[in-house]
Amino acid sequence: MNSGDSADRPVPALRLRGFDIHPGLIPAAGQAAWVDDIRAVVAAAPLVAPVTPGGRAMSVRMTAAGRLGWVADRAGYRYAARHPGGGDWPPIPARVLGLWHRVTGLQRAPDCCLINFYGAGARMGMHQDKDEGDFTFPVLSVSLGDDALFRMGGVDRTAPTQSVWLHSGDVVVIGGDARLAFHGIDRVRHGSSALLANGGRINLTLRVVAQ
DNA sequence: CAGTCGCC
DNA sequence: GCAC
Repeated sequence: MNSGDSADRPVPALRLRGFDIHPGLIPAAGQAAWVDDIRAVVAAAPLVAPVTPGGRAMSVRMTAAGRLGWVADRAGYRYAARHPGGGDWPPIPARVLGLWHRVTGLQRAPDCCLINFYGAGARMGMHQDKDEGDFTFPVLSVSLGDDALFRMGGVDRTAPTQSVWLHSGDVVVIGGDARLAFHGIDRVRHGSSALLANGGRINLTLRVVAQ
């Protein structure tokens, strides 16, 4: 794991290999604008608690922006061109796309900006991101709001894991050998950040789906 | 009924 | 590890 570049200077050409954390890449003073962007997306495409094929509702609530959104229901996990309630996903906000291009150095735009909202008690079990059609592109993750305990493992479910607290403004790149590694969120310190009036954590994940 | 973005 |  590489420690991040300073928030004050632009990220140099990213080595698209492995797992990189960029602590505080989004300055605190700029985070409210990100929240405004996300609120606009959520107004058009409401958060939903997806139901897994096993029939249980996930504790995280989700929506998406972009050409495709990730959805789950009794039928399975997949990318879909429409919100479960109907209608296209809103476009990915320009400032989000800007971060993607700056951090990844890629020309290719992401197909999906998944928006995960962690309210009190929400968690995300260990899983792999493997519904995309091309694993050569990295996944970019942006944390906003409450602190979260992120756990990263290996490509095998039984591989050893390491945990790290993510804070508002942190950006994580999961690419290369880490692209198919198991990862999850063990817990969130509800109310640890003042960014959202009622607490909670927003996680954006940007992906090329190539589907 | 195997595999799991679930839970205990 | 289980149970959906």
